[in-house]
Amino acid sequence: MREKTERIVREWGDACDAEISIAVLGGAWKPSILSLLDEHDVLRFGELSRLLDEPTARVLTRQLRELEDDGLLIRTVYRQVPPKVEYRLSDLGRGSMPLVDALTRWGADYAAHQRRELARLDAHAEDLGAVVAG
Amino acid sequence: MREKTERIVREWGDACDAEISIAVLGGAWKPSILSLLDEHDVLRFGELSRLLDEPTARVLTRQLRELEDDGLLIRTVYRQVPPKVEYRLSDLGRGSMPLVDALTRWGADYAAHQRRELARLDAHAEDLGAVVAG
DNA sequence: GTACATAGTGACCGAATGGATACCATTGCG
DNA sequence: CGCAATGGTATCCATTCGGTCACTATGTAC
Repeated sequence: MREKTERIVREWGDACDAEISIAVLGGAWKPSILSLLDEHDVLRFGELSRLLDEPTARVLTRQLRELEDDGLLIRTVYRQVPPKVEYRLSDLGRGSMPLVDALTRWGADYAAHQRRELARLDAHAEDLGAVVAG
Repeated sequence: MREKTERIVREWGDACDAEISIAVLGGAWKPSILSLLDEHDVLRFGELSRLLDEPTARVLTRQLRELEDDGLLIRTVYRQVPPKVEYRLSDLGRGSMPLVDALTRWGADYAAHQRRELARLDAHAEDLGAVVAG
């Protein structure tokens, strides 16, 4: 278990349960990684990297390690050359998918709502510009 | 709209919707603030501060401003002395409550699961200690 | 005139985080 | 021999974030 989560589990008795979820799921690429593994069952490091937008190996490695340390995915190393490493969801990881999907849906709805709002404000700004120009 | 969210809405066309949710809901105290406002309908700055674990005013102010800029809550200033400022959820904020509740439930389940796991490991470590001591 | 209550703001700090760049180990293949 | 393929690591950097401490504005009450 990575240090952060161990701290969470050992020290936070009760409060802020939502922030636990965010601490576990809230890293760069993490929701995408979980969704891809849910969809493809098992993926190698390079496959994951290509399916995401090619984050640097350093970053992808760190996210995968954290998800592994937090118990959401399982890493299998085949001792062969060239190396082969497979990633798949654990039960805990599969159990997080409804929440990941909920995050995705609300985020999409929120972005759509804000885009509409932004368009409205931009249109209004143009009106003002027209008035000023006229 | 605060800069971060404006960037999200203007630049991220499509990907990473889950990370949008996390960008909006993922600050310190934010889920708690939303839950409290959902429960109490309207709260003053000092009331919120006392219901939370008294974060410094600086921190609480920043979280509230971000939530306001992101459209989740409404801030009403009464021009009187001493000052009175009220916070309540917007429609967007109320719409986030199912997600906040889902985050809370999964986080609680996750923490419980990991606590059990930790206890199991600690017990095992004690067994090992006994063996070594014996 | 001075203390109090409320709702903040400004300057600053240390830790964590995403990311860029360079480098590495192994072994089969030509 | 030398190169490619895979799955990384080491080092460093800029930014962000939560948090601390000091400070403020102002009308009322004593």
